[in-house]
Amino acid sequence: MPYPAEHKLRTHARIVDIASRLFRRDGYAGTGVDTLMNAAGLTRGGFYAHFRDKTALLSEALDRAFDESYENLFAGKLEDLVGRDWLRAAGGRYLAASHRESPDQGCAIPALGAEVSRAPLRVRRRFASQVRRMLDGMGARLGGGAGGRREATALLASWVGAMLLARAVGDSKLADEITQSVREHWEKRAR
Amino acid sequence: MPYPAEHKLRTHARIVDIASRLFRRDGYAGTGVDTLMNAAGLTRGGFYAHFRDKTALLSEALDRAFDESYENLFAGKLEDLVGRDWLRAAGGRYLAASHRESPDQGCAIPALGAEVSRAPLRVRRRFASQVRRMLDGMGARLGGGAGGRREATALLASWVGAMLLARAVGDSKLADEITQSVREHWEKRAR
DNA sequence: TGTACATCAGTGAACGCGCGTTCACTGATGTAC
DNA sequence: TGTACATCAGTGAACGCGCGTTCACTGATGTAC
Repeated sequence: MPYPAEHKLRTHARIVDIASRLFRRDGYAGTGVDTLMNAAGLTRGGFYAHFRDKTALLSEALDRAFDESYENLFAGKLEDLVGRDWLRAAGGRYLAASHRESPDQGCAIPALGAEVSRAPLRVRRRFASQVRRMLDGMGARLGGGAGGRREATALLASWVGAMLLARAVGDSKLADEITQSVREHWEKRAR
Repeated sequence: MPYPAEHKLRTHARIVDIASRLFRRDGYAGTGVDTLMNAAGLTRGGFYAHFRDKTALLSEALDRAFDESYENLFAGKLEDLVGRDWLRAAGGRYLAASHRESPDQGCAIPALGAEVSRAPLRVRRRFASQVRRMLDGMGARLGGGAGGRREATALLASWVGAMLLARAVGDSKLADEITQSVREHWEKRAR
């Protein structure tokens, strides 16, 4: 057998990793297969040995981005926090100026949500299952049950909307006002 | 003078109107100048007698969409409502399934926010001033002052995020859960 | 240890197509006489 | 009322370019002997 099986897997993962970043930064439509493969140190033709088509890569790149978000909101220092403590810490990360300024390393939802809504059903379903996983995780930290889940949903929506707005306005003063208002809104909530 | 001045203005408005709908439905990158002009009953070449370039049309199409949103959230039956009454009525409209299913007639922020964040500064500035106008209007309905403004910002963020998520998941049950959770979240808030 | 070989990851030319933009022009219009 | 005219909104061919995808191929690899 030529090449260890691991070799192709590593190349595949490298393409997904690069795509995940470029899609978030420049949009799915804004990132060509050519650009993508060159950034991965390969040439355009090799793409189809790894993916059926460009939308298949979109699915994998989204998964990759959600894994990062999950890590960011639940792992490390946030591992053992719950309730208000977790909400404050996770919200601080999500609504940070650094997140606003680095969409390529950030949440896939504000960066790619609109393009996903216009993508094939297969992509949207996979996206939905990642959203469910995120809401499950957040709901558990917020006390679990229907109440926790509901609060998690409202929380995620306000984070996502704040980030989308903050990035679009292209005015860091207004952007700060937006993220700050959302932070304070949740800060005030009893729990 | 050939043609009354009004004639060109009407054509211009028709292009902006069509663009405003197609951009929201198919995305800015997903809508070609050719498609656009044909939809307006014209041919591609005429475009540049009306707009410097495609991004100039984006700015005007966004303005058009924001005018519709403004109308929808503040005029007609909502004209005289304030506080909780306005919040409930306006939220009901924004978070409606009909809004989710008709992005082409809906809010520009979830539909085009991510593309705006990658657009030239000129577009982002114009978008920002529309967001400010919207927040001013909402803040006034919510009691005015810094508190009203802050609440308006959190409210708009959660609406926008809910709509973005609901459209992207491609699963109407989950989409309903999302919009419903956000509605209930604000329903519970004292004011 | 050295050589012949089969595998297959990746190459790069080519495909048809649509993109945004330019420009010499056409032809419908209201006006002047 | 009828005709000649200037204006300019809109036409459509052409520009170079990048898109996603296909495919005959090349050449690096680990294996067999």
